[in-house]
Amino acid sequence: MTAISRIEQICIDKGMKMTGQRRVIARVLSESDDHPNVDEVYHRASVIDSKISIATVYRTVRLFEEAAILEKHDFGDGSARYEEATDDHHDHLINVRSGSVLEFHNEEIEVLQRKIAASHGLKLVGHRLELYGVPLGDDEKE
Amino acid sequence: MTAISRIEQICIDKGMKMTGQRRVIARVLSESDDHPNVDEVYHRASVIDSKISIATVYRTVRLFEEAAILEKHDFGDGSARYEEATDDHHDHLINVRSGSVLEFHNEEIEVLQRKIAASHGLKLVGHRLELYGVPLGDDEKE
DNA sequence: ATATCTGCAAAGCATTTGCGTCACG
DNA sequence: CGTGACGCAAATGCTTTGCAGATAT
Repeated sequence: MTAISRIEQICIDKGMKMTGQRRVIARVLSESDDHPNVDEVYHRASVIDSKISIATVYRTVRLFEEAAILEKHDFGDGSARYEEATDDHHDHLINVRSGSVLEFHNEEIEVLQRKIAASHGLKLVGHRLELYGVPLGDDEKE
Repeated sequence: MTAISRIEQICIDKGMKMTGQRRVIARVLSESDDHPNVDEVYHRASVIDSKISIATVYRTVRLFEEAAILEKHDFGDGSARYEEATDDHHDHLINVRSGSVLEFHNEEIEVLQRKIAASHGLKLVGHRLELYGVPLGDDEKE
């Protein structure tokens, strides 16, 4: 019997029914520090439980997202990507050469965003900020 | 024979083969000042040419996007939305109550974005910034 | 016990594509 | 005329769902 993963503990605290599959998916996501899509979560979970179904991964990931345990992102590659939700908000900087994703937080931008929304009579309830870049000096090599 | 639409003129200048369908789609998009998805473009085009196929709309919209005539956006509603590309860059502020889309430009944010990318050794080649808001004072009414 | 979850396969959606026909240049 | 565009319907890729059996509490 393995230790309880971070996400499994959150599920328990929320009183969710914990099946073997949910435990496996919770573990996989707790141990991921990238932004896997459902297929990647499915493959990582399959290593632990080879009989798990991708439909269950879809259902569980949606469940976790609705419970604010995961955040869902769309980086424009056709599939949704997930990461564990944390209290420290951040945005994403995507290296389009390598596909790697860096996280950053800039309070100045956050403030400006709220200001812009307010100037149009709106209260900001969410935002999406993604930066796409290439390694410096890499674009002239082509 | 109707006048040549703004987008049709661009197509002609670029030496693209202008079919009746492309002319219709160019006209529809030139006259739109919102952010229609393919289905909406298809319906608007059908009014002018009822025999047009949605496959042609998909192909044409992609063609225009690749020719930098259109910009493609994803506002998270499951379908791609399009608008005529202009030289003045702007981002979007979406009213989640009404679904209406406001455009804005903030140079301060643009500068900060380049700075952030640079601080991670990347040159900014693109970005996506969308703000989602509700009318001020509207959220406590619920 | 029993409401909920899982696996499977089928269905849904937005989008793309193969193919025979048609039309712009 | 010939290359490329069109319409149709089938195919695709991601995601959801109906159903019958399995499972957590």
